[in-house]
This record gives sequence, structure tokens and C-alpha cells, in this order.
Amino acid sequence: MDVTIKDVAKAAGVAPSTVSRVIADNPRISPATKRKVKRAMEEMGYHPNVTARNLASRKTKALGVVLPFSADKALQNPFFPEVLRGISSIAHDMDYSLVLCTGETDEEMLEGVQRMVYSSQTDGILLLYSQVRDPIQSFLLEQKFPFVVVGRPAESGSEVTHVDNDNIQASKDITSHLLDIGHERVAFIGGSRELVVTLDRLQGYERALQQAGISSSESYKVHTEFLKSGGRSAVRELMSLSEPPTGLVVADDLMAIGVISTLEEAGIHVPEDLSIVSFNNVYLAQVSRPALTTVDVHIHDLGKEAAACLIAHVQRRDQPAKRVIIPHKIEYRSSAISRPAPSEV
Amino acid sequence: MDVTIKDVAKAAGVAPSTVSRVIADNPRISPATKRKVKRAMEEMGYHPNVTARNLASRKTKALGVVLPFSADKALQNPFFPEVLRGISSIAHDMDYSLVLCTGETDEEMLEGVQRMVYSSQTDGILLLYSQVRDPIQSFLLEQKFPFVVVGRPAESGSEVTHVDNDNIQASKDITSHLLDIGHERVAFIGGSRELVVTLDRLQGYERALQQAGISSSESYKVHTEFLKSGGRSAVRELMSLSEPPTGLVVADDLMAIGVISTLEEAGIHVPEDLSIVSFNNVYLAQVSRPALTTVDVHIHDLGKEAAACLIAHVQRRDQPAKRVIIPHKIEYRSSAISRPAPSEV
DNA sequence: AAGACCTATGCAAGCGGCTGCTCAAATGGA
DNA sequence: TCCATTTGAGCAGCCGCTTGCATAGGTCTT
Repeated sequence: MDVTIKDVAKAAGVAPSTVSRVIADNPRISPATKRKVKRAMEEMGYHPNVTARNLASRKTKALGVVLPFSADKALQNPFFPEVLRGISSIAHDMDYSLVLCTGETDEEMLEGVQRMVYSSQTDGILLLYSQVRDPIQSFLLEQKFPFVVVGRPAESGSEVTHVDNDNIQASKDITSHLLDIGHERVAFIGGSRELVVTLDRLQGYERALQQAGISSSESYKVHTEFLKSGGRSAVRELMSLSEPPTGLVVADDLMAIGVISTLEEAGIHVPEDLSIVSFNNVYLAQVSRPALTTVDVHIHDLGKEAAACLIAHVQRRDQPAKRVIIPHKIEYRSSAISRPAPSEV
Repeated sequence: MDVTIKDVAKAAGVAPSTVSRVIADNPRISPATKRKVKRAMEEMGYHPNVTARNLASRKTKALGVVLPFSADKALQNPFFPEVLRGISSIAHDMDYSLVLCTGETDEEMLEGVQRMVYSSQTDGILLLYSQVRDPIQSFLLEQKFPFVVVGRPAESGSEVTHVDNDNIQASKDITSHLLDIGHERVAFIGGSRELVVTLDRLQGYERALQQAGISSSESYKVHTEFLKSGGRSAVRELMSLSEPPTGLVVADDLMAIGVISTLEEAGIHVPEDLSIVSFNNVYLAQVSRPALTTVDVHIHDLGKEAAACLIAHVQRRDQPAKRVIIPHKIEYRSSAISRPAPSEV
């Protein structure tokens, strides 16, 4: 708490600069001196002061993590903790610390980001979501501040490094699965249209239909908030169509759980009456009933990769923007079953 | 990114110290000068460098947040994000930043905490869980480093400021509820015995039984990991007793969901065959089927209060340790129903 | 043996902002 | 009008560490 580099220097009989170089493991210091200094540090319980170090070296060894709290991006979604875990593991390995930035509204978050950037609190920033026309992305871009986004940037995609799944393909895959096992009327329930991930998954769904030669109907595509039970009305509407779907592609596990709940209330059983597939494969997906057939997007890897990219990027600023795609994998469980051949009414 | 206090000073035709005092809104600077300086800051896009400021003022305006990743404390539990939200809202208001510290193991976390403390990265630390014989708490205590824990410290409770629910009372309340609606055989499923919260809830359960004049049986108290499906075997064991319980007090919502799933697999229906109550009232509790009767512990308030306490504490170090109890409230939903009067066999 | 070169350290100037102290100007009182 | 006060602002040292440059020995060359 108190012993400084000077104290150590004095005790070891060397100059402060030497101690500093010992800390940095500078090859220009002889092994003998290093040992001597290290012993002194040990004995005195010396620990370098990061603040001073940061000031002198004009770096922070800290990454900013921006995660949304607003209702529809929903921090209660286990997606965030999980990606955080991935980020943290890399940050820890590379000796970076993480500073959190959140807010209930876009403005609050932007404010937070600006603070981080202007006051040089972090070397780079990680965006854990991607929405269209994101003022934060614009700001960061314009400031030329290093950042990487988890997800696909809606704009300037080629200029910003991002780590994502191929959500279009993933969605196409899982929709096709539903089609393959006999469903002909498959609807899509997505979250906020502002989120790129929703858009991508919707597009994948549409492509799958198209490939199967099924025309897609607007009434089969509904959007509702990630978590809000507002989903209820959307589901009811969907099921009261003259030709209700027999299969549902839901853009998120948690949403799927909410949807299933609503369905059951209405006396519709999953998967007997209706098959459901979703995305993310959070822990709950295997514990809820029925266990969810879902796309495992390897959340943890998304986080790890994003952190690694960002660190690489802040260490060598000249790196070009890159795009990393984390593979996905469908987990087949019990929320989707094959549809008996339709009876010709 | 570049303009410093000196540049502003020059532009405004004053000394750097004057600019500094303007920033601090020091009353010794005349309004006229303040205006002048502020205009200059504005025009030049000046933003103080926190690092330099921190170094000079020997504060960081940052709070460390320690949250566990290990399996049984489970970050996937929405409890953490939610308390984080509470913390964040206060931190934001008070202009503090949050730095995250996590780890998969206790050692990793201790390491992280030590780093924070030794290198003075934060002014104070928030512990989001409490376990018995916690090396982190001991360390912090011994270093006299300001910290507050969310939960009840197992040891030295009177010396460390903490924010908690009255979990014993809460557990007693909800267990009594089960008893009141006619259940006579009520079992308890808790998480890790290392966690104080588990211990408290167990104790509340026991007290309720005792007060109702029911003797508690060891086979009715089981512990399993917070999330792991390992819970399965525990549940099966419980249900294969010669006198299986008709009511279950589960120490956590997520666990309850897992338990219900296991039960249903075994053909036992909740709440018809078995009533379940749990704790926390996370978002899922109202969305899952059946919706959970659970104790709302006001997670968000826990976080807010904890952050407020910590900030108060770092600002005036001489404050005595205090204990804040957040009230709880039972949410009656559909996972617990009254037990028909037992038939006299 | 003397200059050329290393090697291992030390010196000192920052990094950007804070703050105790000093000092000049302005104000007020008599 | 003159001196005591108050007010406003500047000076300079410091926070703890990093780093370019200088330097003192020592080792090689030739």
C-alpha cells in the first residue's frame, strides 16, 4: 500500500530505474541484480502501483465491456454472463482488467463509453451486442478508438473487427431441420428488430423457406421483446391464425421458454402439438421442459475470441479489421419432433 | 485524447492550477475566470485524464466487483446480472466505475482481488456472495481494505459491512406458507453448504418446522449444486423415500426449475403431486411453468444498497461496519397449492 | 596499449493533474 | 490616504513509474 519503487531501490542499493526494469524483465539488467532486486521487493512486500504505471506508459491494460441493461437486450439473459466469462478468462491470462459500462438507456451507455474513451480509462472496448444505427459504434469509429463487437455490425461491417456466428446460416440450418422433419407451416418469433442478430436469424429462416420452395407469409413473422411477457399476445395471435404453424423458430432460448409457457397455458403442448427450436443453448435450455432443440452458438468462445481480438488490436494498432466466425452446432433435444405426414383434409 | 490541462491553461490565458481548480469547482476561482476556462475546455474538447487525476489524488473512483464463476455459484444464475444492475445504477450516479474481478476457482479470484488491492486499482470492493471461511474476506479484513459483501459474512459479521436479506426469516416464512396450506411432509433442497445463504435458508426451514411442531428428518434435507443436473439424483432419492415429501423448499429459482424438470420426467406433477417454493424471484420464475411461488429478495435493491454503502464507506473511512437488511416478499404463484386434507389411511 | 564496443546501471525528464504556499491586486476601514 | 484584509491566481513540487540518453567499467581488436 505504501512501499514504492524508490524504497525498493534504496533497499537493494540500486536506482529506481533499475527496479523498474527488473519489473519489466528487461534483458539489459544482469541476472545477479535482478535476483537482488527481486529479493528486496519480496521482503518489502512491494507491488507496483498501476495508476502510476499507466500514467507513465500511456496504457491502461484495461478493457471496457459494454453490456446493455435495457429491457429488450436483457441482462437477465444468461448469454451475457457467459460471454463475460469467456472474455474474463482471456483478460485474466493476458493480465488485462475489465471495466464495466452499462446503462438502462442508449444515452446512458453512450455517456459511459465517452467517459471511458475521453478520460482514457481503457485501451479498448468490447461491445456485447449489435444494433442498427448504434451511436456508440459511430462514436468509437469516429474517434478511431479500438473496439470489437460481439455480433455483426449493422453498418461499416468491413471496418470494424467483430466476432460472430454465421447467424444466417445457423438459422437456415435449424429452420431446415424443422422442415426436414415434416413441418410445413413454420413461423418465426424474433426479438427487437433493432438487433442485428434478430435480423440475421430472420433472414436465415426466410432462406430456408425459400430453398424449400415455401413462400413466406408476413403473419408468420412476429417480433416481441426478448423477455417481456408481452410475447404472450404475439403467440396467441400466431396460434389463432386460420392456419397456425406447427413449427416455431424462436430467436432466443429464454424467449422460447416464455413462448412455451404461453402455449401450454393455451392448452397447446410442445412438442406434441407444436415443435419449437431456438438459439444460444444457455444452461436452461437443457433443464427446462421440454429440453430445447437449439443452436449452440458457443457463447464462451465468442467472448474469448472477442477479447483476444481486442487485445491483439490494442497491442498492434495497425491491424486491419477482421471478422471471426464461431461455428455453431445444433443440439437436438426434445422440443422439436417430426410432424406426422399431414392428413389430407 | 491529447489536449491537456496545460493546453487549456494556455488557451485561456491562465495557469494550469487554475484550470484544475475550475474542474474541481473550487470557490476560490472567480466566476468570470471559470466561465472563460470552461469555454476554452469546451472549444478544445478537453477531458481530464483519469489516470493522472487518480495518481495525484490517490483515489481511483472505481469499485471492484467480485463475482464467482465456479459451477456451484454459477454466474449463469440471473441473480448476478441483476445485482450488478443495481450496483451499476448507483455507481453511475456517483460517478464511480466498476472493475470486474472473477475467476473459475477461489485461488484465481483471490489473486484477482490481491491485484486490485495491492496495485490500488480500486477504492473498495464488493463481494457478491458469501461463503464460509472465505480467504478473500480474510485477506480484505487483514488489509483493512474497504469492502462490503452482498449476503451475510460467515465470520466476523459485526466487523464487515454487509447487505443481505433476512434469509432465515424469509425461509421460515415461505416454509410456513407450505405448512399453512396443509403440507406436512416438507423437504429442503439447498445448494452448496459452503454458501452462507444456503445455511441460512436451511435454518429458516428448520425453524418453521420446529415452530409447527414437526420434527425434521435428515433425509429431508439434501444439498446439490446450484445448477448441475446432479440435482437429479438428489431429487430421485428424496422421492423414493417411503414417505416422500409433498412440499419442497428449494433454495434457488433456477434449481427449482431443474428440480421440476426432473420431477416431471419421473411423472410427478408440480403442483398437483408436489408443491414447490423457492427463492429470488428472477425473471424466469414468472415465465416458467408452473410459475414459481418464490421469495422476492429484491435483488436489484441488494445491489444498490451495497454499492451505496461501499461508496459511503470509502468516502469516510471511519464509518463503523453496518448491516443492511433488504425486506423480502413472497410472490404467490402456481408452483405451490394447498394439500387436500390428508386421508386417514 | 589504445581506441572501439559492449554491458550494466544511473540520471533526469516526463506522464497529466493536484494542492500548499506565495504573492499581487483589489477592497475596505479609519 | 495608508495599511490591513480579503480575494484571485500562479508557482512548483509531488503522485509512482517509465524510458531515452549518458556513463563507467570491462572486453575485444589489431
